[in-house]
Amino acid sequence: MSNHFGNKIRQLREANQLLLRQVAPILDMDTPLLSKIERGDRVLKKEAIPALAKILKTDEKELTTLWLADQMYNVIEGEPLADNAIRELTKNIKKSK
Amino acid sequence: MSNHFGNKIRQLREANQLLLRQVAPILDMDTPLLSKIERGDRVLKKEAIPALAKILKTDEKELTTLWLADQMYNVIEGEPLADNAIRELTKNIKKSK
DNA sequence: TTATATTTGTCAAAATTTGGCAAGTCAAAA
DNA sequence: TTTTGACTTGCCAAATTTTGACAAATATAA
Repeated sequence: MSNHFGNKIRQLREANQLLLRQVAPILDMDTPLLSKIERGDRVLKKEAIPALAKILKTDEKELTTLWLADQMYNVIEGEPLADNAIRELTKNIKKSK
Repeated sequence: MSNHFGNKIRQLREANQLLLRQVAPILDMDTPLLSKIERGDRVLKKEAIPALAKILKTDEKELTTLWLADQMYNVIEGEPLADNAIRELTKNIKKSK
């Protein structure tokens, strides 16, 4: 599991001196769930990113980027052809623009 | 929707002069399902790729690469931050090696 | 110990995915 | 114009996965 997103939001939460129990309710969830999200065994609902960015006083775009990268990583995790797949994806993305 | 995988296998199937109804049973599915897979509204089970590559006389690795790229594409489809996410992913992948 | 913070296990409910069937379209042959 | 064959679409129920909560466990510090 990758979890750059979870690591980042934990780091930010601590930097802001916030407790799980303070942040969780704002995201409409209980403390254990947020803990799992930070540790990477649950996925934060994408729609919750803006609210989270605000609480953590950070850039929503950065969090979204990390979130997306983690989701893509889940697809290729452990795949010998991961690199090829990323190259292929890059190729396709460029074409679609 | 991306569907490079589906396009590819359709192209290969036609090049091999095979009908949906000939290929589907080998993959243990019915004709409509394979049709949907080729058109990209269903996902082929990853485990079926080797058998499919064999039928279509093509490289399993290439099909797998396309399949993975499509799955990643699903994650970032329509995302303004798609490019950033890919860069982030690339960065992370490199680190993990 | 007690108190507070975080983590883990487990479960049921919700949501998504899956696969098949029946019926539909379409084009070419009869 | 009917029939045939290939493919497609819509829809459903079953299977699988994801989700969120709660209770209990662990950890850390006072």
